[in-house]
Amino acid sequence: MHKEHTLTKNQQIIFDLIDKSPEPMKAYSILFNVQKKGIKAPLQVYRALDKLVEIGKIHKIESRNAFIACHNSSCQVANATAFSICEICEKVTEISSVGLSKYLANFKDKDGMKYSKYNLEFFGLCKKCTLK
Amino acid sequence: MHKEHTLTKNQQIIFDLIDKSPEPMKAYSILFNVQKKGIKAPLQVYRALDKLVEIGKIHKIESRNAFIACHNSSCQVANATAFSICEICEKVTEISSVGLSKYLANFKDKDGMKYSKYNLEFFGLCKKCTLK
DNA sequence: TTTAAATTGTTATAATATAACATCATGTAA
DNA sequence: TTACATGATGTTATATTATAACAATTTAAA
Ligand SMILES: [Zn+2]
Ligand SMILES: [Zn+2]
Ligand SMILES: [Zn+2]
Ligand SMILES: [Zn+2]
Repeated sequence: MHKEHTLTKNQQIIFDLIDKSPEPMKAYSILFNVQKKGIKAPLQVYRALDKLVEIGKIHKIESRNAFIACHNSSCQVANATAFSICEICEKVTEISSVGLSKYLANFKDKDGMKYSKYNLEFFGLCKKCTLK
Repeated sequence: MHKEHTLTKNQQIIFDLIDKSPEPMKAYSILFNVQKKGIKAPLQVYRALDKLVEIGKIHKIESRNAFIACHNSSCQVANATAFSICEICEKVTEISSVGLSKYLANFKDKDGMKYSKYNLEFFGLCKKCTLK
């Protein structure tokens, strides 16, 4: 479960926008959409994004340079994330699988190294795009 | 195993550079390093990088916007990649684990969707940095 | 209340990546 | 061999993503 953080004004504006969006949002698209609320510069957006990622309210989809709200109580403060990405329509879904997160949290490499954090992105076709 | 491709001149120059590098290389650092060999523009670099990624000779480390040569015969043409990344020294290692790749290749989400491709990035401290 | 830490606002700039178009090389089919 | 398709190259310009630097303000502890 996420620790509760009181979001600041900018953070709240930007989180609300991302949270309402059905698809991941890019930083400059966010900027465009919040300019009427007084957020005028890229840095204001990036600072809010950094914080929101840090506290686990949103995640960055690295392969797309885009941000999505977290709807998964099991990804502890952004330390363990998994997504499926449709290569046609670009729909992104956060994967919530106890089996997967357990497997990855316990994964040790050859040297016995254990990792504190991971990000996994699966690519394929979503249901809708498979039928086409 | 990788299908053999005959690399073109630019592709070969850029692959050789990345292959020799002990750490992932960024596009503009590559550009700087190959300018004396006649590759002068970003596009020439990005085109070679795209092709090398496509045929599986190199991989992109998405969280770092950097490129590393593949030394793992089991990642079929860039479709299934896993890396460990040290958050202090930024050392990146390609993970070669039959167990992990089998697990991920067979992973199905809630909807029974199977994925054709994935990229996994683990973060933590490498051996050297753990001892410090 | 004082003081440190976090957040904000602002301008400028750095770093990463692609568009558009002309040319050249290579292989394949008529 | 010629004609054609395909892929690779060269080049200029531009789009997209992200951070540096610094001043001012707000917030929350000590
Ligand atoms: Zn999440
Ligand atoms: Zn789709
Ligand atoms: Zn590989
Ligand atoms: Zn390290």
